[in-house]
Amino acid sequence: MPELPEVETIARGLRATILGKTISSATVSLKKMAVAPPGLVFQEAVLGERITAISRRGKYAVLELRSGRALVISLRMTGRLVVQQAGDPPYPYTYVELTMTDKSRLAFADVRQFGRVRLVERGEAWDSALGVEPFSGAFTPERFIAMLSGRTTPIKAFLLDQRRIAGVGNIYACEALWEAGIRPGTPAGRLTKPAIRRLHHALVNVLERAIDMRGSSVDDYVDAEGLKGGFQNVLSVYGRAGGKCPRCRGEIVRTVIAQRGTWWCSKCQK
DNA sequence: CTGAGATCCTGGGGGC
DNA sequence: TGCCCCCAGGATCTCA
Repeated sequence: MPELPEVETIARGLRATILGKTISSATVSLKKMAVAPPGLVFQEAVLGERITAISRRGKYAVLELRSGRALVISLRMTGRLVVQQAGDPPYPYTYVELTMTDKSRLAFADVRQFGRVRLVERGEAWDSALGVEPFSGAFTPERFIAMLSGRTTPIKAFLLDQRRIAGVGNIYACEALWEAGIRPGTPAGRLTKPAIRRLHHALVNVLERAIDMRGSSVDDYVDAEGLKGGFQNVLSVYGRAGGKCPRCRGEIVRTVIAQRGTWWCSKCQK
């Protein structure tokens, strides 16, 4: 599932390929996947728009448009954003496609149809419910300590809550907790300050390393060129139930927290 | 405000 | 081998 490192990799890829291009036509073959402001038809509203900037916020890719509007794209679990050149065959499961004036195409594909591309108005506070960016100066160890204070929810569930920290999903929550040596079910407010500092460091560190390796292709993820990432090859615990912990050789177990599969070392994560 | 549960989908894995 | 069943999972919404 695309999380922060995967979406960051996609955004960088899109920047290299479609930044500055102009949309000459748009096709929507599954209506619910393309959302426009009231009174606007998505396919019509984006015509003639130039893509002036490309960024990422949490797990969302953001294409800023000349008019001040923006396309905000959520890939959910199986969504893909792939750039194709003139003559390339249709990308499988493409439900929204933007063709540029140079005939290159941005395909938004999603087998499970959970992804969304949303056209938002200039200045619209579309991300007001999203929490702090892990790489921003606002995400300090002290801030993290304050955020966790008094919380009864399992630390794993807290990390997945996009209203608190934006961009962390199941893979990197599991990996960061392993790196910090913390049991995923621990109530957030019970963590010691040293443990929170370790987790803060582990989170930023694992996200950075994953970006360096162009993300994890555990399930369906591919980047803007349709290529897989490399971080799935160096995961310590995620998806490795029954395997041995790379740090202590303890057994890696799978439990369910907040309705999600959770992998951790039963020996060295306290 | 917080947390829990339902919902949306379909490919593919498991069971027989 | 082939067929059927059922589940994973992020964000959003509802409800307590």
